[in-house]
Amino acid sequence: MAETRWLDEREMAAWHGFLEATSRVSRRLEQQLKDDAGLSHAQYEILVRLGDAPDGEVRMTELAEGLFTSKSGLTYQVSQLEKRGLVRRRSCPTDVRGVLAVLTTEGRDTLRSAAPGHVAAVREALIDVLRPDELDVMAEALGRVGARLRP
Amino acid sequence: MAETRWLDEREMAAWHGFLEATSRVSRRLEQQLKDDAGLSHAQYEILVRLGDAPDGEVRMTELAEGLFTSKSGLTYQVSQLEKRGLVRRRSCPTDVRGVLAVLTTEGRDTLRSAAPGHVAAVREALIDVLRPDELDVMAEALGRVGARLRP
DNA sequence: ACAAGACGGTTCGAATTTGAACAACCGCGT
DNA sequence: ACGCGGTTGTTCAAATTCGAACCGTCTTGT
Repeated sequence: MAETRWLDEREMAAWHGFLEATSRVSRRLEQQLKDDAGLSHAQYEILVRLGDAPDGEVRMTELAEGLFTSKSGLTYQVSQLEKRGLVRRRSCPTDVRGVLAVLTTEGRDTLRSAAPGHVAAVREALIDVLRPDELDVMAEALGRVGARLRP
Repeated sequence: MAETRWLDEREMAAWHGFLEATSRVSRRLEQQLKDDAGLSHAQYEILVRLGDAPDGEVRMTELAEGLFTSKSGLTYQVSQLEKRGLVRRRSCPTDVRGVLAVLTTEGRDTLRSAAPGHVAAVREALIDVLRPDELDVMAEALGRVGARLRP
């Protein structure tokens, strides 16, 4: 096996920066959403996807893919949201196996009221910290990184 | 309250890229370490910190800070590592309350054998996917992001 | 039409994470 | 010397996460 190519100083800085940034940003947003809207980030993202979809309904599997979470994790979170009345389950008309998660009126209201605070937090933690040129590099480069690891 | 400044397309791309990249990279490395070395990423990072420290020992609190994890989370992971004999606990000489986590010989061996594979995975998932100029931007920008959220 | 395999979603158990509560201890200021 | 706020690390319960196993259903090849 080939000699290990260790990380040089710049690479190490990027890697460590990535680790710290992801950890802190994630924790920060998690907390903001929990405090302001009583939602986990995962739950908020589910609501967003449903809110963007026609009729506010999306297949479970499709949701799981977009959310970078496991199927069972999604089942759990949707159940939580269902308990709170923010989401409803409906069986899929074209596939008996399928299940559609549907945004309820209350869910849409919750989303609407949570969104501004969340966007503000995202800006404060990440977006507004970056210069425009950095923003572009980030979108390009991280987009590539994520895409390469897609299943 | 001011009008919400929503994210424009570029900002959204950066934010989404960030979310997907962090999620996929994290999952990928978690899996690689678990498969190849039987360690979680958190555990691996603990070993690394201890390996870099003089005498291979570090105070619990200091470890927790560097690891972006909660105190209780660290207690748990160190206990796990202790069960496997990779780490030992030693009470701090200068502070009765304090506890030092100490890397055992076996821990050091495990770290040594896990490191090459992990570095390779980090390269494959992130570092080698970035051009040199992107790498620099990433280090700079994400470093700033992380630092701003430091307690 | 039919068998084989892929798919969709849930359930289960195990592992992990978090914050709050706790008990013991440090050290500064008086 | 003393008291009091701040630290240190652990424990606890609750929430979350994951993967593997599972069952019913779709779909593809023949």
